[in-house]
Parts: sequence; structure tokens; C-alpha cells
Amino acid sequence: MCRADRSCYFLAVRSENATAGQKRPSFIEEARRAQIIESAIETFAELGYAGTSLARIAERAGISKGVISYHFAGKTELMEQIVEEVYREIGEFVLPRMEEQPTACGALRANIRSVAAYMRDRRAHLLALGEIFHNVRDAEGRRRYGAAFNEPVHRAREELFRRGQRSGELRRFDTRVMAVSVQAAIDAMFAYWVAHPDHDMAAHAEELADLFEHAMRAAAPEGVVER
Amino acid sequence: MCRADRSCYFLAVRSENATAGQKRPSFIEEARRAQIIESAIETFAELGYAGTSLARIAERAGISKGVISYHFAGKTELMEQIVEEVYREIGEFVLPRMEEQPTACGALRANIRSVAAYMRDRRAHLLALGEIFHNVRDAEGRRRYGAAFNEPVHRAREELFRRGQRSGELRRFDTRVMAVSVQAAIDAMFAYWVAHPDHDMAAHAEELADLFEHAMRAAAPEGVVER
Amino acid sequence: MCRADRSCYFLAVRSENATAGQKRPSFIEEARRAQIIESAIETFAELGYAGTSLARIAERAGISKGVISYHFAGKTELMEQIVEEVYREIGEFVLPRMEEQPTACGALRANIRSVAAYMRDRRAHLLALGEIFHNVRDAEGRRRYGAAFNEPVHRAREELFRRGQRSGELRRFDTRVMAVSVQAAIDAMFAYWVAHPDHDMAAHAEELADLFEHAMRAAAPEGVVER
Amino acid sequence: MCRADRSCYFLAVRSENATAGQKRPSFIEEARRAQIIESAIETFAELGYAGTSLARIAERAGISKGVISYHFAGKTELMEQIVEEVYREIGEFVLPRMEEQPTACGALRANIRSVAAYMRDRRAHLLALGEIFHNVRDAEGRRRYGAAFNEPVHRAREELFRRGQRSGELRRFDTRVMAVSVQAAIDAMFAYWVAHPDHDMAAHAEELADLFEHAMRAAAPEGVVER
DNA sequence: GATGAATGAGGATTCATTCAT
DNA sequence: CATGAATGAATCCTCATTCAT
Repeated sequence: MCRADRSCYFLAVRSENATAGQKRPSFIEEARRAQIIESAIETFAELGYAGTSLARIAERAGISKGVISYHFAGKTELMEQIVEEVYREIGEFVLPRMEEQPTACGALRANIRSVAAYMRDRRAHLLALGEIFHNVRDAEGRRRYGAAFNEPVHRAREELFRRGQRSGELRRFDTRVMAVSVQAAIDAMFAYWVAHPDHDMAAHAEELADLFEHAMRAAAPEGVVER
Repeated sequence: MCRADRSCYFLAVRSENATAGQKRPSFIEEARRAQIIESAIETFAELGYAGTSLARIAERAGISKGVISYHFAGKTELMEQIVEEVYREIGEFVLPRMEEQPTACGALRANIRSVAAYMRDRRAHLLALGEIFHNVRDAEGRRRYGAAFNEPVHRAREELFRRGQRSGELRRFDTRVMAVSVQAAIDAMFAYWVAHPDHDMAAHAEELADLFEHAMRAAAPEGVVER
Repeated sequence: MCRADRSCYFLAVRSENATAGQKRPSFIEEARRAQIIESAIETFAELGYAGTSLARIAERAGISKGVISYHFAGKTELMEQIVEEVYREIGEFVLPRMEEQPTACGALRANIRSVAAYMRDRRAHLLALGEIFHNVRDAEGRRRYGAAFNEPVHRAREELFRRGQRSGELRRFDTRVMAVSVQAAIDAMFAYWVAHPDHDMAAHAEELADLFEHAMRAAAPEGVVER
Repeated sequence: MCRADRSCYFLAVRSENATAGQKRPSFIEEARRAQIIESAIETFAELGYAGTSLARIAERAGISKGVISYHFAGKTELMEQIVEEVYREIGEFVLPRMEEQPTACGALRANIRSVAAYMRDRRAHLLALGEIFHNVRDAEGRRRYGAAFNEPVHRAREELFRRGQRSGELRRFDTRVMAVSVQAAIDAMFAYWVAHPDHDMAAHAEELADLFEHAMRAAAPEGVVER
């Protein structure tokens, strides 16, 4: 449960907010921030949210604790930067692979495949994202990365599904439920692989694409062709 | 991601171990423990794992902080009790509803429906379970409620699917992938409802049952009838 | 150092204070107190002062924590009772054996021997006494069982030594220093045995008696016969 | 009793281990640690082991409670540092004064004298050491500074005694018992002085040296046969 | 830019003691 | 008589953050 922590795997229109008008960060500043972000990601992935302190991140990075506070306004900003970074990466990896597919089923399969491929190399990034999404809250206890955060992903998938329904490729179904379920199944694939490192994720991805093709495809008028 | 936190929604053979041989707890003891567990569940649900301290739980329960330490060996035992309690409840609610269904699709639909029904009344319970599953780790940083914990649920679902496949009701597919995905979709339904309280969960549940029926059903030899 | 914790091994004129005028304790009351004292002694001996809580004592005694508070005004009174109990025992064991010796050296040897014998059977008692003597303090941090507490023992030994000096058996020396040193050497014998359970304490006792005989004996005018 | 807490007054070859390879502590770091150690020593000496909390030490040092945790890994490390510090000091003070003595009796007298002299200026140091030795235990309740810790001192004294015996200066006796008793008598001298601040410790030291000279010296060359 | 140092709030836990039953 | 239950203070420790150097 607690499915608020799924990440926007293929749409990454990040805010770009407030970056304009600020001092252009120097090269060394940029490198330090990247180094800290990377160490933080690894720490979140390995030790979990509650086990990740600034001290532990600094230790892994081999720097003084104070440096983090120097480069980031606080733990909160650091986590925001992690989210932004990982989102950007995923979008850059997944979107192009989807866009070259003409059919909805093809696009979804490309989506699942490319996310799976991305996962294999960026285990820590996704784990860290999960920790942050799941746990960060504001002062009143409300989730910082809640439903609104996932909305763009769902919207994009719904649009894809609706196109497929209009073209007759897909049967009638509730696109929102389907979008939510697709995302959940992708997340679960990743989680399962994390728990079972020998699990064949590529095969899982294909199986998942099959699953949703069966679930979404309009019944063939006669002579059903699978896949 | 981090989908290790789905709960065993329909199989709840809890251990019963070590309870024999110990002093039978008194009535008042039992009541206090229940009260504390309830307060803890609410606190986890509302404030999240990181925001939940023994002090906060005690405050919500209107008792002194030390009382919790008196009745529970520590925060760890308290959380274990929460898991046990919620699991038991879910099993008691879901299992009987599944067993009266003859077909695999029927059983799955009953499963999804009854979990959804349970959810409506026990929002906090499931939220708390999610917080605990997601965050509790041992000293070395390993998840306390990891993959092994979900194994029984997956096993039971796989068995259900295999029976359906043998009887010809279901097509051939990877039962493990299907089991993992079903659980993920159920969790996601719940998470979505938490984020959107006005969401029609009963409808979502039916739609989900449809989704997996399409995904699993063997192609009808001729004249397909859906639902 | 911290030699304030030696126990009065052969003089035990306990206060008997305030017992008159109080309710005669019932038999069961007396038994409970004895049981608690015994458990407390064992706990102090095994876990040390800081490791001994009322809870731990109760646990060892197999009774509820509150019982201790019921029978003793508090932890302080319990410890006082332990001191009184152990003191009484030691005195009863050692004093008679000393009194039958005519010479100072003989009496000292009897003293050392009998204390050593007592020790062998009452390891825990002496350990507990040490823990309490060493650690108990009043609210201002002053030792509860300080120098004044040992004074009677020193006095008695000084008297013994002075008699020996007057009779010509012993050489001139500072009786206070000798008394203090004798007590220290006895305590050390015990401590060494505790640390090395295979240590031959009887032999150690004889050696100690020899040591002090050499240290105290007047030089024989001619033809010395030892022992 | 519990004489496991005597300190190694004249042999202090501390481990020096693990100091290499670590970051050289800065000047200010060193100063703070020294200040904290000093405050801790005073607190242990004044309030005893059970009465000494990190809060109390910080209060005495006039610093925030957290500073201690910043400079020391925990209470345990702080106490270990105290032991190391005091040991080092004593060794530096006592050893040179012993080495310039040719005879065993002379060395022992120098030993006793110099320890007494050291004591006069470092009352708190020795008291603190006693508190720590006596009370620190590991998780299973075993003494942390037990018999093994005193072994080097005993060994060194035994060696001294054996040399004296070979040269004919000293009579035959059990060197282990003598070594243990000497240490005990020295500790007791100190303890007595702590309880009676007006006590003439220099005189006590001379008397003690006399005591052990009589106890150890071989009988005069003609006529005397010992034992 | 970077760091070590310091802070103080908040964490879980233990404990002696009190009290109603 | 005995107990289980409750309390609140005190313990050690961790943490995010600030600041002078």
C-alpha cells in the first residue's frame, strides 16, 4: 500500500522554478553538490530513510558534516534535489523510447522495457526515490510527494490509453484505474527484483507487457492474435 | 518501488508461537495493550514512520510515556504487535469470502472486493502497516519485513492461478509475475483512495477484477462472453 | 584505593536501633524479607551496584516488583538490611575463633583463617557488601559507609596489637597503619580469589598470617622460633 | 573486598594502539577532551560512579551536554580515556623514582613514597579511577577492569621480589601473595587518607615501607633461621 | 569554500516509587 | 499481604543546524 511513492517514470516536466535570478553556481560548487547527492542516494538506498542522517551521508562522501549544510539549505532541499535529479534522468531515458512506437500497446511495452532497463543500472536511485517519496512529510504530517506529484504520469498514460480506445486498438475500461495499476505493477517488478537480485527482470518486463496487453486489447473480431 | 510493503491480504496464518507457556495477560493488561496499539496505528497513519515517537503515541492515548515501555518491551515489539494484529484482522475478513468461490476469477474478484471493503473501515490500519513494512530495518540496515514476509501470499495466489490454468479457466502465464502484479494493483488502489478520499473504491475494485480477468482468462474457443 | 569498603570482619556490634517499640514482624513477613535480602545479595554480587535494580531483584526472587517496596521503605533500607545481615553473620563466625587464641599473632592468624573460611561459602555476601559499601552515598554525594563505619574494626585490632606490644610479643609500630593494612590485605585476598576461583585461598591465608607475623614480631633476642 | 580495583601504580605501558592511522586531533579538540576528562574525574571523585552522569559532567565543565558526545564516542570511551590518562600520569611519576634504587626494599620504599606523593596532589584522579575500576562492567555483568588488568603490576612486583630473593636480600615467601598485599596496603593508605584528610600520609608511607621490610627481609646473617 | 566545534531539542529506555485493587 | 499498573524523572545518545575560524 502507500502507493503514493511511485515515481513518474516517463514524464518529467520538472519545475525549473526559482533557478533563474540566482547566482550561476561555479563548477566546483556543482561538482560538490553532485557528489553529495550521489552519496545521499546511496545512503538512502542502503540504510533507508530513518537510517540516513547528514552525518552518515557526509561520512560516505568523505567530507565534513558541515559541507552539506553549506551547499544545501537543509536536509529537505537535499532530498528535493535528489528527486529532481532522478526524475530528470528517468525521463531522458524512457521518453524517447516510447515516442517511436505507433500503437498504445507498443508504447506501453517500450515503457515497461525501458524502465526495467533503467532500473538495472540505477538500483540505488530508485530505492532512494522510494524512501524519499514514502517518508518526507511537511510539518503537519502531510506527505510532501503525494498524489498530485504522480498526476502528470497518470495523465500521460490515460491519454495514451484513450488514443488506443479511440482507434479501436483497446477495449473500453477505466483509464485511471488502468494507469494506476500499470504504474503499480512496474513498481512491484522493481521491488521484487530488489528483493531477489537473481530474478530475470527482462522476462518479467515482457510478461508484464503481455499481461496488460491481454487486459487492454479489444477482443479480436475473429482470430485472436496475441502479442 | 519498494514494493516489499504489501501486506498479506488474504492469508494470515500467524505464528501463535511462544504465546503458550507465558503468563496469561490480565484483562486490564489486554485492554491497555489494545489501546496503545490503536493509538500507535493512528499515529503511524497520520504522522508517518519518522514522525511517530513513543511520546507522540502516549500523548494521543492520553497516558504517560512510560506506560508504553511498561506494556511493550520496546518500540520494536510494539510495531510487531501492530503487524500481527492487522494481519490477523485482514485474514479473518478476507479468507472466508474467497473460499466460497468456485472459480479462480471468482475467488480473485472476491479477494479484491473484500480487501477493498476492509480498507474502507480500516484506513489507518493499512496505512500504519505500510509505514512499518516500508521502514523497519534491523541493525545492519536490512528490511525487517522483506520479501520473505510476502512469500506466503504470493504462494497462495500462485496456487489459485495454477488451479485455474489446469482447469482451462485461465491462459498460460507466469504465475509469479501475475501474483506480484495483483498484489501491487490492490495496494495501489488503496493508496489512490487514501490520496483521493472521494474516489469510488468499490468501482475501482470491480474494474480491477475485470482487468485481471481479461489478463488471465483463456481465450474463449468461440463466442467470447466477458464478465 | 577506595578502601572505605572493607567490611568489619570480626567485630559486629550492630546498632539494634529502633527495633524495639515496633510491631513484631510476623513469621511470613520475616520470611519474605529474608528471601528478598538473599535475592538482593545475589544480584549485587553478580551484576554490581549499577546493574542492580529493584526489578532485577524481584525477578530473581520470582516476585512482583512492588513487594520489595512493600517490605522495605526503599532501596536504601534494603541495602542497610543487607549490610546488617552480612555483618552479623561474619561476626558470629569469626569472633569465637579469635577469642580462643592467647597470643596476638595467634589471634590474627585465627582471624585471617576464619575470614577466609567464611568467604569460601559466602562469596556473594561479601561481594554484595563490597558493592554497597563502595557505592552507597547520601544526597550530597558523601559515602554512607565511610571511615566511621570501619572504625570499630580498626580499634579492636589496634587493641590486639597494643596488647602484643606490651607483652613483648610484637615490635613497636604504628598500630593504626598496621590495622588498616591487615584489613586491606584480607580484602585483597578475597578479591584475588574472586578473580581467580582456582586460587588456593587457605594457602593464601597462611601466607598472609606469616607475612604479618614477620612484620609485627619483635626481633627474637636469640634463637628465634617462629610459629 | 572487591580488590580488583587497584591501579597499576608503577607500571604503565599503555597500549598506544590504533592511535596511528587516525586523524591527528587538533589543538582545540585536545584541549576540550582534556577539559572534559578533568571535569569527569572530579565528578566521579565527588559524586561516585552512580552519581556521575554526562549531564553532571557537562554542568561542571560549563558546557552543553552534547559536547561530550561530540568528543567521545560515549560514556564508555570517556571512562576508558580517564583510565588511560591517570595510568600514564602515575607511571611517569613513579617509575623513574623506583629505578634509581639498587635494592628491592629500597625500590619498594621508593614506590610507596612516590605513590603517596602523587596521591597528595591527585586525590580526585585516584578516586575516579577507583570508581571506574570498581563499577564498570560489560553487558553480561563481568568487570571491565578485572584481574587481567592488574596482572602487569603484580608481575613487575613479583620480579622485583624474586631478584631480592636470589640476591639473598629477601626471605622466601610467596611472591604473588606479597605483591597482592603490597598493592592492597598502598590502596588502603590512600583510602584512609581520603577519609581522614589530616592523616599524615608521608608518615604512613614510611611506616608501610617498614612493615614490608620486616615482612620480606631475610633474617640477619647469623643465628637466624626463618621458618 | 570548507571545517571542526558546539548546541539543544528530541529519541528510546530504565528506574524507584506510589497506589488502587 | 500481594500485585499489577502507572508515573515522571533521569539516563545516554543522535541529530540537524549554526557559527567562528
